[in-house]
Parts: sequence; structure tokens; C-alpha cells
Amino acid sequence: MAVTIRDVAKAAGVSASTVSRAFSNSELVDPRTRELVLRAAEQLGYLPNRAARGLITGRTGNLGLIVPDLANPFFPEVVKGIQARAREADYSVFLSDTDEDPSAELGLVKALAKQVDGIILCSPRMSADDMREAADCSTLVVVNRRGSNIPAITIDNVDGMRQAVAHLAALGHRRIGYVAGPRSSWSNRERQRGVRTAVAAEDAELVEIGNVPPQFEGGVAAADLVIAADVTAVIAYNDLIALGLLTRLAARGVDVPGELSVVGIDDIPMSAMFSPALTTVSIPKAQCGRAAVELLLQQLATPGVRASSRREVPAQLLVRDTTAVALPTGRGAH
Amino acid sequence: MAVTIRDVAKAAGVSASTVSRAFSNSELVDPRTRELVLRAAEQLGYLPNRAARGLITGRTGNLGLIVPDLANPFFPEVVKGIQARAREADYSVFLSDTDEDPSAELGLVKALAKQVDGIILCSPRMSADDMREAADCSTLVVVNRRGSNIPAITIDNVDGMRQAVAHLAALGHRRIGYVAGPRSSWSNRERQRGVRTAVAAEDAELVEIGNVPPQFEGGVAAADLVIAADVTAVIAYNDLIALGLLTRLAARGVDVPGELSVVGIDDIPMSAMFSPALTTVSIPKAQCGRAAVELLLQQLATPGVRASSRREVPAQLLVRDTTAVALPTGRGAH
DNA sequence: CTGAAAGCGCTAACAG
DNA sequence: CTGTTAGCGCTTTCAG
Repeated sequence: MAVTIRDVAKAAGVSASTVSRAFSNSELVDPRTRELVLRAAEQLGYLPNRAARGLITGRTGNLGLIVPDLANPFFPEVVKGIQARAREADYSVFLSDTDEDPSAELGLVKALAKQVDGIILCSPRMSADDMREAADCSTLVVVNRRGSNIPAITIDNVDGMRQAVAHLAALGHRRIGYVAGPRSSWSNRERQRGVRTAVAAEDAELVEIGNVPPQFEGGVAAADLVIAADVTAVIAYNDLIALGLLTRLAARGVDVPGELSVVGIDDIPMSAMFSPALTTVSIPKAQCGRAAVELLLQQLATPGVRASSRREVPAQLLVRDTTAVALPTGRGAH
Repeated sequence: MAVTIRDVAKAAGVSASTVSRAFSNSELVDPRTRELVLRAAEQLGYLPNRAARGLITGRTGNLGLIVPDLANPFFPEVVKGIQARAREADYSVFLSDTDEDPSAELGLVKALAKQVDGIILCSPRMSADDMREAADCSTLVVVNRRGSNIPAITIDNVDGMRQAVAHLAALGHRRIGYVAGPRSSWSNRERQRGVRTAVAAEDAELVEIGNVPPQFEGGVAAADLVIAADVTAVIAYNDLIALGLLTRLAARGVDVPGELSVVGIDDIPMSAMFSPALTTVSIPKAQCGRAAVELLLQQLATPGVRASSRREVPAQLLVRDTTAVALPTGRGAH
């Protein structure tokens, strides 16, 4: 069997409690004894058993993470951020992928609750009621959604949209399209709101298109609608949709950005590799992840939702190749 | 505090052990008593504490997963497969991302070992010595690497390369390039070996280019070498490299597939979205993940490495738009 | 500063 | 079939 605290105690010639103290309340033990213990532990290759510790302290040193779909290129970056920050704080992370099934989320929270100190919910799709129930099971932090009085990390979508629209307006676009994502998505509602405000502020015209699924295919499907909408620029709910748009637009012979400017949101790696490279509103994904862990840690230390339990990270427009000056004469025939 | 086995016992009017049995050795308890217990548990919202159970059984019901880089689009799919299969078997999974740091791998294995029943190592970059040491810490299954006598899931790279080369040869290509990935990568060595064999079998000529990092940028960098190599077709170590190749080739004015055919390996989602869509050797990524869990479960049940502890999954050529008949006259000037 | 004792939530003999 | 007893590895009073 593995080497236990008792083996170390024996080897160091002290009691088990001393070994325990040497590993946690380092101040309560004589530095020389401590050194002795640590050396013995090292020698025997002792590593504390977290499960046993958790049993008594009530803290597991684990943290749960639930994402809708790891295959969506947005999430891996967030997960990496969470991972990295969690490791720094000496936490391990349990990962669960719901495969975009909102009804699986609550069950996973409940299953995880016993094994973790807190759970990070990424872009949860569950109902507000389920959210509340989930919050009763464990300490929660939610990313990319707000409501139910749960500590949250969100993106400043409104400002992101403002930047995108200002950019397009500065290029002379007066009639702008927005391809909407899923109706149930909190982010989509925020982005839609942001676009409306920004377009109004620029005194331009907005054409709303969609909703479409937040996938490449959604963009492909929306492209013909965009062409028919007779706009000179279009903002898509996310990069995947924008890329689908670009692909279908090329097939239809529409020149981007010559005839039509396209802006995405997210800045997934693929966007930079595409040609033309996609102009997009970049989201600091890893930073969202780190911030989520930060919030969770803080929540664990001093529970209670307060102003500081919400954190909004900025979005940043990245101008690449799919946006250009609007043709004064409008687009040609296709 | 949470509801314990004792609370349930009291509520059901039985002893703690009976509750315990009702939840595990369901056959050793009277069906009626069992029903009683389960109902009481349900009522109180009881969920067994896995940590406590693990303490005594020695089995945690957890499994560790270490990947080099979740942002590499190859891994999320594998992770999803692992996740899905693990959940079916009622296992939770600890995820760790090493950020491509080989020296972090062994440490993570050791840290994880105490909390899990077994660990899946995805494409580990560590040395063979470290592998052996890791194997002493925990039950291991490795994906995408072979050696050190550890149960492994691998891809039939050699046959994949055979398919790719046969396809190109059938199209009339006689001089084929291979852009090599990292020298330290087991997969790269396998693929290289496969290409050599296949090209020889087709009586064609092979030009080896690289090694380059397995990233988009690696492909961008390799493109000029490929042009200079004067081949009519090129196979890249992975899709990311192939995509970088495509991008730089377009910038250099080389028509794909008109002047040069390109084949990737992996079939990452991006490959299908690119234009032209990339011909690639597809790897059943989720299936690799599932198979890895399968192997681990089997290993946990009956330890010992034997013939059945290795499983090789097939690769499958996907012909898309980047491969075409070689011009009989060779390529034009660039 | 250190040891002895009790117990976290659960399971595994061992008797009934 | 079921209850009692003894711990799993660790932390934490409580006395020294």
C-alpha cells in the first residue's frame, strides 16, 4: 500500500499529529522537527492523501468544471485558464462536458458537489430555477451568464459591440446586419442589445438576421439571408458563424471585404488562419478562466454574494482583413 | 452539514451497514428493506460520499487525464470521448493540461496518483524513463505512443499513410513530399516510417522536409521549402501544418490542387471549413478516447499487460479538395 | 511545542 | 438477511 502519515512518523521518530502539523500548520511545530519530518517524508515518497484530509476538514482541494461542449473552440482556452489558475492554488479540477444537453447540467452539479469545494459553470444553458437549485448544492461561479444572484464572470459584450459598430461606421457603413445566435443564449441577448444601442448611437440602420445555431453551418445558412438583406456590413454572433458566412459568401461570389464587410466575435484560433483573416471582437478567454477561479477561491474564503462577486472582462476589437470602406455606390449585382 | 449514511439509517429504521449494502451489494439485502432505504435516501437527498468510500475500498471512482495542450484541436475530441465513456462507467475525470511542458508530466502523474484509480496519458512527451516511473505510481494507459510496456491506444499511422500515398500515386504523383513534425513525437516517427514504406511500394520518390513545430506557423514556414522541393504533392505531419502550408502557398500564388496537392492528417474540424477543403487522413478521436477508458477499466479489473492491452484504431483517408491529378508537365513557374 | 485520543463517512469482516 | 465492531488516512481538540 501507499506510504502513510504513520510511516513518516515512525521514520522521523515523532507522532502522527506532528507530521500532520508539519504539513499544514507549519508554524505550530519546531522548525527542526519540521525539517526532520519533511526529510523523512521526502525519503519515503510520502504524499498526503487528499481524500482522507477532505473527510475531516470538509475541503477537498478539488473544483468542478462544467462546459457545454469542449469541441467548441471557445472553451478549451477558458478551460486552460481555469486549469492553470487552479493548479497555482493547488486545486485539481474535475471536468465534465454536457454535450450541449442543458438537462444534464443540474445532475452533473449534484454528482460533483460532494467531491469538490466549488463548481465553475461555463456558459450554462440550464433554466434559472435549475441554477438556483444548483447553487444550493455547492459554491458556484458562472462564466458567461448573469442572474440568479450567483457570482459571475462576464464579458463586456456591449462595449465590444460598440467597438465593432464604431469601426464599421467609421468606414462609412450605414446599414449593418447582425446575425443572431441561439435565442436561449444570454451572450446573444447581450450582444444583440449592444449592437442595437451602438447602431442607434451611430445613427445607422440595423438589420437583424437569424437566429441561427452558433456553428459554422449556421453561418453558411445565414449567408444568403445576409446577401438578401442588402447590408454593406454584418456582425455575427460568433466567429464560427462568421467563418461559415465567409465560406458561403465566397461561393456566392461576394467579395469580402470589397462588397461586404464581416465582423465576428470570440477570436477563436481559426479566425486568424482563415483567408481573408477575420476581423473580430476578441475575448480574453484564458483570463475569463483565471478570473473565474479567482472568484471561486474568494467565495470559498468568505462566502456571500456582493458587488465584488461579479467581474466583467473587456472585449477588444481586432481589425484584420474582412472589413473595409463601404463602397459609396453600394454593392454590385451578384 | 450534508446528509450521511447514518441519517438515512435512522430514517429507515435500519443500521448504517444496511444502508451501505443497499447502495452497493444490492443482492445481499432484502428487496423490501432495500426499497425502504432507497426511499429514505431519496427523501433526505442522500448521496454517497465517494471520498469516504474510497478511503476504505482503495478505489476512488476517479480517473486522471493528462493532455499536452487542450488548445490543440486534436485533443478536445479525444477528451470528449474519454469523458463520455468515463461517465458511463460512473467515473469522474480529473483533467490536467501540461501546456506542452514535458517536464511537468511526471509531477502531475504523481500528484494525481493518490486521487485516482488510473491515469490516461494523451500523447505524452516525457522520456521513457519517466514513463516507467509514472507507471509505478498508478495504473496507466497511454494514447498515441507505444513503449515502456504500458497499455496503449494507438492509431494505425502506417496504414493511414499507405492510403494517402496510394491516393496520390493513383492520381499520378511520382514525387511526393513529407513535412515532418517534432522529432520527439512518436506519431511523427510512425508517420514518417509509413510514408517511406508506402512511397517505396508505389515506386515513387520521397522528399522529406522539416522538422517543423506541429502548428499552423510550422506549415507557413515549411511552404517555401515545399515549393523549392519541386514535388507535385505533399503530406503534412498534421492538419494544422497542412493548413499553414495552404495559406502560405496561396500567398505565393501556388494553385492547390492545380499545381500542388496537399494532404493532412487528423481531420480537425477546421480542415473541412477551409477553402479549399483539406484532404486528410481522419483519426477517430473520440473513439480513441473511449477505447482508452475501456482499456483502463479492463486494466483496473485484471491488471497485467498482455496482448489485449494494446489497441490500434484505424485511420481513414478523407478525400476533399486539396488533391488532384498531377499535371503531366509539372508545375508552372511561380 | 508535542503526543494521545476521537472521529470525519463509509465499508468489511464477523457474528447473530 | 442484518447489526456490531473496527478501522481506511488524516486532522483536531485536549492534555501535558
